[in-house]
Amino acid sequence: MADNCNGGIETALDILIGKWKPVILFHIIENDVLRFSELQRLIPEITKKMLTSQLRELEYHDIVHRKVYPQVPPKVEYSITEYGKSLLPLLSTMHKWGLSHLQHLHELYGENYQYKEKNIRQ
Amino acid sequence: MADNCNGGIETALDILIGKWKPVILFHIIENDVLRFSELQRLIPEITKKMLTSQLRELEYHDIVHRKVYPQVPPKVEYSITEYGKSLLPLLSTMHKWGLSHLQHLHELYGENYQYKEKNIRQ
DNA sequence: CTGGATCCACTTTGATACTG
DNA sequence: CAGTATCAAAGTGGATCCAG
Repeated sequence: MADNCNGGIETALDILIGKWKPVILFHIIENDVLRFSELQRLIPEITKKMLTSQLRELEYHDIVHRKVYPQVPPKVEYSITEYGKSLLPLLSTMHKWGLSHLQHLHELYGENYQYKEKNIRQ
Repeated sequence: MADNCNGGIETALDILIGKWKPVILFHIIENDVLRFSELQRLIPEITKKMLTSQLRELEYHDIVHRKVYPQVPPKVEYSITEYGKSLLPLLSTMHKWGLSHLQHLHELYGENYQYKEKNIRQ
């Protein structure tokens, strides 16, 4: 019972973890539907490999829909599934909390807080 | 502007990412205050190293408070900070969504969905 | 155009032993 | 008791090339 309590959180994390998932989701949400190449253009730093794998995971979780047009050259469109929209409030909550937390970190540490510092000495 | 939109989510993720952070938080929340050794007992699989580093990160983000009793043998107590409590609604939302998502995955894939499978073939 | 496959660098986690 | 230090293993992301 106590253990299950975490399962929930980790399941949710699972979907957002991965260097590019939030960014990808953000763009798809913004544009309703995007082609593979359009996502590449919007996120220039991402490699095809990562874009593919992250999209596959989102698709597996039924968050993103992948529509393939059987034509040459290939055309594939990605969009948020109906079910995937149930994730939006959570994303929004995380987004708001995250931004206010950035503010909090700024108040605590000033300009030079270690955004990604793992080895913190006291 | 569009980029900032992600900053928020990634900041929030940052705090929960790490193999043990959700479990640790869960136990501290449940018990109000826990000693280092008590956390070890509650999460037997975790190593001291990981427990230490994850607690340090949570402390750096002002989510967890570390109270040291200057005595021998040492005694250290961990608890959620006042500010850290602002994270609880988010945790709760994630927890609920995550559990219902597990249900959804079960409906989609039956007993044998690949909880952590990264390489999905269609 | 939309990927898949391979190889490599970097990061995160784990095992174990030691310390104030 | 509450950690550190060190080394090894595993996981993750990136570069590059290939394919239908």
